[in-house]
Amino acid sequence: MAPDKREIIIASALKLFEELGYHNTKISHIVKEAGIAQGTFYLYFKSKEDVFRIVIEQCLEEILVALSPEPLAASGLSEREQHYQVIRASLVIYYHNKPILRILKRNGAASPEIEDIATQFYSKICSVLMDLIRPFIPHYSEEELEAHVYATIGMVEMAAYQWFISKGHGLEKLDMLTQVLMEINMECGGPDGGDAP
Amino acid sequence: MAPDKREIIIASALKLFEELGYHNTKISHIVKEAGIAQGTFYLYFKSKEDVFRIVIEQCLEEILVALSPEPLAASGLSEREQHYQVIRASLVIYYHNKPILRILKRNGAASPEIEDIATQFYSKICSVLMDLIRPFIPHYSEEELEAHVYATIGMVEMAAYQWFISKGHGLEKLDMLTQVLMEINMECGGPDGGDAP
Amino acid sequence: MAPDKREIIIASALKLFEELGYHNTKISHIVKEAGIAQGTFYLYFKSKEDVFRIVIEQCLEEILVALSPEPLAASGLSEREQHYQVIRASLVIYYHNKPILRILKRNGAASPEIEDIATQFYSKICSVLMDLIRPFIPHYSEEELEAHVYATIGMVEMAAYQWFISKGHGLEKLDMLTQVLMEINMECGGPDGGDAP
Amino acid sequence: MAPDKREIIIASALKLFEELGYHNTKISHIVKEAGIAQGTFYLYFKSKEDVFRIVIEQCLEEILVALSPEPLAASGLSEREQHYQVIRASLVIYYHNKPILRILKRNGAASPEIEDIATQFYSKICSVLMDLIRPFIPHYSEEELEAHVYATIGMVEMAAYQWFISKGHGLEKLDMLTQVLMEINMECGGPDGGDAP
DNA sequence: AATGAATGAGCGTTCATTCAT
DNA sequence: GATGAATGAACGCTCATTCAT
Repeated sequence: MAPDKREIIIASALKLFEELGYHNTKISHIVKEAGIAQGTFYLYFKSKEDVFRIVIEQCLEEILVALSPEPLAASGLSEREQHYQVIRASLVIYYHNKPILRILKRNGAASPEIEDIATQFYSKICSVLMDLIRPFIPHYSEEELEAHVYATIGMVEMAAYQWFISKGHGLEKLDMLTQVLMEINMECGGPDGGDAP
Repeated sequence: MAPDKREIIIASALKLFEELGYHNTKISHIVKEAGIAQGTFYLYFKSKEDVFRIVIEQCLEEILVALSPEPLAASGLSEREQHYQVIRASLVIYYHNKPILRILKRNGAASPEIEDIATQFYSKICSVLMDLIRPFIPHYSEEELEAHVYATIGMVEMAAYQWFISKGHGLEKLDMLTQVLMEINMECGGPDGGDAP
Repeated sequence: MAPDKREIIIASALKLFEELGYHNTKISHIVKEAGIAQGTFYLYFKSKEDVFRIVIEQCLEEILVALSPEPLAASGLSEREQHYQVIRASLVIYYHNKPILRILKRNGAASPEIEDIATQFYSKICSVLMDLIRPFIPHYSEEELEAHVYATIGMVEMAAYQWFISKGHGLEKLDMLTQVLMEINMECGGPDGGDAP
Repeated sequence: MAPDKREIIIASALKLFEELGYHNTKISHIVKEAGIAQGTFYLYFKSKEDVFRIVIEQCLEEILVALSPEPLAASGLSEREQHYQVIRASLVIYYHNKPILRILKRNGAASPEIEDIATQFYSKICSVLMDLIRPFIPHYSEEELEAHVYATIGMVEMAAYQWFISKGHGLEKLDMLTQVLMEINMECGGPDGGDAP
């Protein structure tokens, strides 16, 4: 069964936004890639920004779905093992959603509306992760917890970008990469509650 | 001595790229901000992309300069304290270079050339940090070390963006933030060599 | 019997042309108003201009019909009373054909073809009125008579537009309005054959 | 001395709006007529509607200026002679502003903004004429006076359009035409206060 | 060096019209 | 007859870049 035109356009747009960025992707490129006429695009989307928003939202939704129902807390694993699983799973998610990684890099905030979408996405993902992690570090204030989560997201995101995209690796050494991320900051002596000097 | 016109243009462009992003910043905005005529711009830069590249390079250079001569390795501090200092210093650097943080977020890769610059920048900064960190984790392969460093950069960058820009904080709680970053992954038991399950 | 589709389209088009003008009325509006599919329109009309022409012609035809069989000449009324009746009847006709007034105002000459239709209409209406009025002013040349008639049409049309459309009045003060139109130029001394100075 | 570019554009636009109407006049026509590049147009005008508004306003202003300082009331002429002069002068004004007559016919209300301009124009011109005519017919209510004035405007406008544009006449028979307009309604017996039957 | 008016290629978008079903 | 998805030419407008002064 042929995918419907709307899906074809979304796929074409995704590919081009990823490859060229929002501003360098012209409607003429998208319709050529999709094999349709210029006007046909506007039967399915209000504007260029409209497809972009929809493409982004769809990608982010996939990430949220992949991340959300993580039944780790009830899995009987040790805290450390749970943490390991969260990071590993996140890397796999980014691997399977490489386009969104590229798009986030290529289009920081192509337009104010787009910036809102990204902000909301991070906000949601942060909230999910805060709930997941809170039990592990009950002594953190909400503010500290949020900072912690954002920093973790940044860590995983950058590592995934570097590993899967810049270096072009696959999932072969996934456990090694996860292990490295687990050991961030740990090489220097472990949780001795080291105070700021 | 009055700053010469070239510097004025760079400053104007930096301000506007930060505020509006590359594609929303028009030459007409830059020259108005700089108080010069439209044509004058082209006496100093060969194109819009040219000035963007130069602005980016200048910002990244400042970060490299601020980061490079960190004589931490020879400071007699404990490993942990050195690590703390590196992270803290990096946060301060980002605080003082908020524009570059914003620009990196707003203009992922405005054009292929720009993407190269960012790649090269991360490459350099990574190399500097690898040298700094290598002694602490001599058992890491170069590949692992590189992944480690990129992940750390991602962590600090995201934390800085969230803290200084999204939340608009200043340096008041810098030590708290540094402490949070230090404890990433540590809350769950420390370096017990935990293998992947 | 339900009106056939052609009539429905004409009615929809009339309504929209009146409301929005020719250029702001899109085929998509007309078919939505008519409750038919886009393609169906072209089974009944060969183009947008075609339907406009037909709408206009139909309106003008109604006016001609309403005006033509005015059996005033044979009614035994005084000349003055006949004149009064002609003007009054014309105002009533315009009142009942407000759409055409609006369309004439909104679409002076949407296209060259349309302009011809309007010209022909005025030509016909002029000819009808010339026959009606000629007996009253037998000393007029044909050229003078034509000028007289056109001027009268302009007078009635503008008064009707102003009164019924801009001001939104109904027929309540119809006699007052007719009276005012009757007295145009009369306030200053009547038919003394006043020569040009 | 060459007229400046803005004036050239206005002249070109006036000519084309008159000839083709607002919607059929494309920016590409205007710039070709003016002998400038497409982009140059936008140095002088914000948009197509902007030039149209300015062209219209300029024409209407000329008419108002020509009409306003009519020092008839103080001229020592008889009422009838004054009336004659007002009509004659109006015809001459329309003769010298034929373009506006054509544009008014061709672009009833090309857009809502344009409609406002026309409405305001008629409102102003009406007000000027009401002041001029009020002394002649002191027994009229303001409402009657306004209707009277609008009807007169319609009469003169239509006559001018027919005579100068459709028929292409010049001013040769101006006095004859004025005379005809003066006698509208008069042929039938004069101001005998004839009531509606 | 400095200007700023002028350029024109190229964009996103619209919409009257067509045609396979 | 009826449909409505598809078309693509054409539009108004933008803006990086040029060049005569």
